[in-house]
Amino acid sequence: MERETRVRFAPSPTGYLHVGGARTALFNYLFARNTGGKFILRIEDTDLERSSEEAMRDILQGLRWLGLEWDEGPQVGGDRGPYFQTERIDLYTAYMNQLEREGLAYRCYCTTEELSAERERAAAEGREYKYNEKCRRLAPNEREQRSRAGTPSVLRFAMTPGTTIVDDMVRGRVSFDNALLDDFVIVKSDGMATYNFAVVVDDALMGITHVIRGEDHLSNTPRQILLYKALGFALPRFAHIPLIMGADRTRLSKRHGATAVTSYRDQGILPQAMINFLALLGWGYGDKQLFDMAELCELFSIERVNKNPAVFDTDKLEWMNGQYIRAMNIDDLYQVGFPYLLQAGLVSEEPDEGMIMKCKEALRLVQDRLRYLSEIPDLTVFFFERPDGYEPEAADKWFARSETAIRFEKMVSGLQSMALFNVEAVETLIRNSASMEGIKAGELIHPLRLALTGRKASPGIFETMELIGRDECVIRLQKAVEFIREHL
RNA sequence: GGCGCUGUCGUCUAGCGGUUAGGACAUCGCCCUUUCACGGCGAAGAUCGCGGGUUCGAAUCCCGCCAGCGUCACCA
Repeated sequence: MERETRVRFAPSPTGYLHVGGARTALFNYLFARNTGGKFILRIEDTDLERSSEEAMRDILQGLRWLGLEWDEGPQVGGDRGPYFQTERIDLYTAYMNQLEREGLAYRCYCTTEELSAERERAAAEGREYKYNEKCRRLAPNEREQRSRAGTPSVLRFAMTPGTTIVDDMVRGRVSFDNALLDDFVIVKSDGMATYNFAVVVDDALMGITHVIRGEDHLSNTPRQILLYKALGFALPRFAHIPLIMGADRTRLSKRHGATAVTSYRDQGILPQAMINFLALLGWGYGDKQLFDMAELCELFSIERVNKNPAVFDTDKLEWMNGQYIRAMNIDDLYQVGFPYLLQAGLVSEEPDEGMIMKCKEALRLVQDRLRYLSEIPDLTVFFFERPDGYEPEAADKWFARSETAIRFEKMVSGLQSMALFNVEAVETLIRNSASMEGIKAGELIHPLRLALTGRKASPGIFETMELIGRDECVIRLQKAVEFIREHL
């Protein structure tokens, strides 16, 4: 029996959850579910300067919204914690002492000023900068003296010659010459472990079997492998997934538009659409495009992850979101759509039964037209409010003749004398009046739509009229008559 | 610049020595239709980054080049 797979998503809470991070989290999650393993969330909050509580909340919320529930981590616990790096300092200390004791790492007393001066010199001479290993060659008594004097220091890893191979699940075997890696810092002068050191200790202690992360970490991997070996830890498998880029093929950033998961949520992207879209950025399964979470969990595999970076193109996301919106039943659509109606002030916080029915009916009528939930208010206002004007180009076209006003007046009396006011009856009335006038139905319908909705486009006019209601239709027609006469 | 990764329609991709290089989004056209959408049908769009090989045959294998990206911190 194979050991249970354990993967992790390890964000640093220095900003909101962005789509790239969400995609990394998703791949980890899918791998865990596919292999019956565990998905762990660990917070890399060692950068006290930039970490914030707010960013943490955004990340956790974002993951939850996407349905990427973690098995171990903040808020859920687990027996391989703590899950915040700032609470794991004692662990790092123990291992850094071990490395120093074994001579695999050494204290370096060089100051930041010395180092940056050295760096500048290297740059000026067009030379490759690499730490000069000055402190590695410190005489024992000198070392002893500085240590006793309490001179500030960092701990550096003592690089050994050779070649380090990263056997990557998506990229294959990638080799690095250790000579190009220098004696990197593993403990900062404030005693905190650096990223490369902390990540190794944490992944090893948490029993992480597969490290699935962005390709930007590939060049860090040889250092980490060397650390695993120095610490006597078993190596996990690595899988470096391609980066997500903007339309200009540079790494996706804010200037490419929205990158925050929450901003897509707020625009009314459904989490299942976001998941589906993200999954297809770097992974695919034949010609199939639409996958729900259960299918993704079942079908996902690292072998099908491709190597080339993908451009984040929201056209497909929008289409997908439309697909998911159309697949919803009305009650669910109401659940997710209500907040948008509320925010637009079209409904009150606690609508009565009748209003709920009206909302649902309105949603039913616009369901096929939606790509974002945030489009709901604009597409449905006129069901809730009398239009406060008419689209000018449409008005020029349909409200330019006096016959229209006369026809509207006839329509008003027609509506008032109807026994039953419903879709069928309204349609019959309108088609009959059109043929009695000797015009095509469309010639009546277009002005009618404009009068009732203020728009040149709307859901089917008969359904629209039924939902607006007879009395309100009459009022709006009368208003239109006034408008036409005033503007002739 | 060093090191590393990547390179098939505008975009996401299928392809793993023999295909008219397939699909999806987007685009365009037609149909449906009272409008806008949805839906259906169809079109256009890739000399597979470029150049050499290997082979009867290469997008697929090999080499070189070019381009893009990533990374080179006491940041993660």
